[in-house]
Formats: sequence, C-alpha cells, structure tokens
Amino acid sequence: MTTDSFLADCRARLAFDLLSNTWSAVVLWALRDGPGRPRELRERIGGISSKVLTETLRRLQFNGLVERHAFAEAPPRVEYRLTALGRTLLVPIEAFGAWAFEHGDEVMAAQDREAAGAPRPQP
Amino acid sequence: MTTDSFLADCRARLAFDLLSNTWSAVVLWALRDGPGRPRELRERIGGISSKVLTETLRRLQFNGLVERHAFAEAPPRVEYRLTALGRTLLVPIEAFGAWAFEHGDEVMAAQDREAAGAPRPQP
DNA sequence: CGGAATCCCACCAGATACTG
DNA sequence: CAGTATCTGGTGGGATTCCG
Repeated sequence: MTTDSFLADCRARLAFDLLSNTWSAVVLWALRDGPGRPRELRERIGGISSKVLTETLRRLQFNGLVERHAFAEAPPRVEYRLTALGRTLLVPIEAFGAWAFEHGDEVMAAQDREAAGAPRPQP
Repeated sequence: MTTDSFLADCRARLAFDLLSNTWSAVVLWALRDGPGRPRELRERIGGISSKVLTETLRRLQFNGLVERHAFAEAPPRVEYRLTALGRTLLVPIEAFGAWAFEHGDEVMAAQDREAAGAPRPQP
C-alpha cells in the first residue's frame, strides 16, 4: 500500500465499484439506523423509483452488504437490513460525507471559477 | 448530520459525484506522490487511454482538485498536480482503499455464495 | 507528446404498466 | 405493497485517427 498501485490494483478498486452505482451509497446510508421496508426506504431517501431501489438492493445483497427478509404474511412484508460487512462500510462512507460537508463550498467555488474562465461540462 | 438526510442531501452526495467516474479516484491517487505528465500518469495507472485520462483530468480540474501547468517549450510539456483541496480528498479515498484491503475477501466470498444460490448480475 | 475529434457500444436509471 | 417487464434516453469510456 506504499506502492503506486494502491488504487490501480483490482483489490483496492473494489470498494469504488461497489458504490459506483448512483444510489448504492445512499441506500446503505438509509439503512444505517436500522432495518427498513422498501416503502419506508423510499421515503427516507427521496427521489428514487421503486424499480431502481429494488435493483440497488439486489446488488447490495449480491455483494453481501445487505440482507433481505421476506415474511409470509397476509399483506406481503419485506425488510432489508445491513449485514455486519455492510455496517463496516458505513465508516468510509461517512468519511466522504464529512469531507463533502467540510469542503463542499470550495468545490462549488472552484466550479464557478472554472466555469467563468472556460465553459466545461460537469461531473 | 445526525439526520437521515446525511447522504440524500445534495451536499453530502457531492463527494460521491466527484468520484463517480471510473478513473477519478485512481487518477487522484496516482498524483499523490507528486506532479506528473500525462504519459507518466498513464504508466503509473495502467489500462487507461489517453482520451479518458485527459477527460478525467479536465473534470478534476473543473472541480478544483487538480491543477494543469503547460510549459512553453520545444517539446510540449504539460504537468498535472494536486491542489490543496485535492490533497484533502486523499484521506477519505485512502479510507476506502483500506476497507477494500480489509474486507475484499468477504465481498468476494459473498458474491460466490449469492451466485451459487441464484445467478445474478454483478455490480 | 499532448490532446481534440469521431465513431461506437454498453450500461444505468427513469417512466410506465402489469402481476401476485 | 413488493416486485417485474419493457422501452427509452443519456452518458461514460474504449478504439482509432488526426492536428499543433
């Protein structure tokens, strides 16, 4: 990890690939306070469609970050919750969130500065 | 930040959007030991095309994470380096890399487990 | 050598409608 | 209410080529 392949390395890029989807990190974060049903998660998150939420949860489940529990009840009930592994990922995610809160203004200022100089596409 | 909008919040998602591109984090990391010319960066990174490297650097520059220095010399020379802001982002990036090294095996094991149960697409 | 221009493909995610 | 099916547009990024 003192080498320059720290990130180019397949292994190190894994974490980024896990969260490369638009909603993966958001959904993980929405589950941090406890299990949730799809409907509830959509309310916690806001702006995510049923389909995309399901897809995202499936991916997270596939990667062992989330567990799905289906209850055989009269009105169908499903619950998602973080696995132990998924919970460990909250730490680096939070680090990013903290960074954004701390440096978000600087980024937006830089964007304005650059946009003023030469119009460029956005991330 | 104690609310549930920590990540759903535009502000907090900023960091993820900054690195949502495949190569952004890798390029930032490649610059952590010092400035580099495009050719050199491509060698440090491996597997990135000239076009994509340029695009990535332009985006990073637009967001104030990277500076571009062009020298008016006989053989054209260009150098990229991290800004102070870009350097601060290395910390959370490293946190992700560390996570990947620590938990990568668990993820791959989970993938195998899930794949065995019901074939699913990958992230 | 740096990088801009083209062409092209694959994938993500949104909208909508339907099933159990 | 949970989840699926289908169609669609936008875009990221790979390969190639040409210009200063």
